[in-house]
Amino acid sequence: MNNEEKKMIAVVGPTASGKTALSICLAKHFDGEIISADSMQIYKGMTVATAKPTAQEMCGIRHHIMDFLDSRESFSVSEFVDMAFCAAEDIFSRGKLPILCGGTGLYVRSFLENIKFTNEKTDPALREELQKRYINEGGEALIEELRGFDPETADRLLPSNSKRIIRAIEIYRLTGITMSEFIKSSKQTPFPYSFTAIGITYADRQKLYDRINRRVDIMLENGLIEEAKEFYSSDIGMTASAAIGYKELKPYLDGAISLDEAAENLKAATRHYAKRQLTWFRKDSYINWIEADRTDNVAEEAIKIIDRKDV
RNA sequence: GCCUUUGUAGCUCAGUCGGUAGAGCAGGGGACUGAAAAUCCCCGUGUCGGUGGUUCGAUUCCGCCCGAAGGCA
Repeated sequence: MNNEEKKMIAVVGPTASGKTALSICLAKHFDGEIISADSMQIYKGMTVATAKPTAQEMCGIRHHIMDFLDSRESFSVSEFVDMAFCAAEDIFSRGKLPILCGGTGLYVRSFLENIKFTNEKTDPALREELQKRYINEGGEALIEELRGFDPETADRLLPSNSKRIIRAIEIYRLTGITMSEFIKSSKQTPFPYSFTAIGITYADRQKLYDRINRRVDIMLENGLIEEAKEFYSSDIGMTASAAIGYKELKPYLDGAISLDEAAENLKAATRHYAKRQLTWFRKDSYINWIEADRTDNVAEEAIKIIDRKDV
């Protein structure tokens, strides 16, 4: 089978939009397997908070890049892209259809646009040093330093955005090439397979927010608090520490706020996240959007779109 | 029934010694190339409870009415 003949599906959208259910439906219908594109579902133990599907919900469909990493380990896009290609090839080799499903925009786009990352990894010590300098000297100073070798990136970054400034300096120190050069060289080869992307959205944003609010309540009923206690009882890695669900519950666990307040904060954080995801995916012109609140059967609609593209 | 406090943005509240008002939260838009569920940027007109009066001019002062909270009976 040539690469051009290799076809796959992508399911994207904001949190709580119904991606998981749709991807499992599609996997059943097209004899597929799922490649999760979710920066938090990769972790073992983080089950309720990340709304991982249960074994029953998976209906025997194989899920890749999910539930495999210890929460002490950090993870990054570049590892994700490598793993996603491995998983896709593995699925093709068994004659099945890969279905990419997830809400981590950076992961989805980096994979579907076949972004090539350099071999050099990150340098935690260097980041820490730059982080200290950011605090002591301020963003302006670091941007001026960046301007010395990469004026293009320096121009587009704001002093307040410490993460981006630090990474832009780090990549140059580590590889000798600048961020802007790196971005140009990362897009040399097109994505090797053909794909159809389905995006789930809601014509009425409030409908999505209602689903989010309800889901948080359900998570709380399903043991999110116990999971959070467990989470904080051991060391936490950098990536996992950013998960929505635990950090909002932390003040409650510490006795600083009531459970109601913590639940409200958690709902708000999730809503904000969903909004950012929508901003991210709206930009990707290849997505075929389905408005879940205006569609009787989302899966049927998705299958129609996929069949049409296949002809 | 009387007294006191109070009524300003979806919510919590500032404020205007009289020249039609602004914060936080919520909400909206955007950026994004190795921590991305992260990080960062932009967006505030609302009969200032209603109605009369004083005034060149009232959300601001005064009267009355309505609502809320507390107190006294």
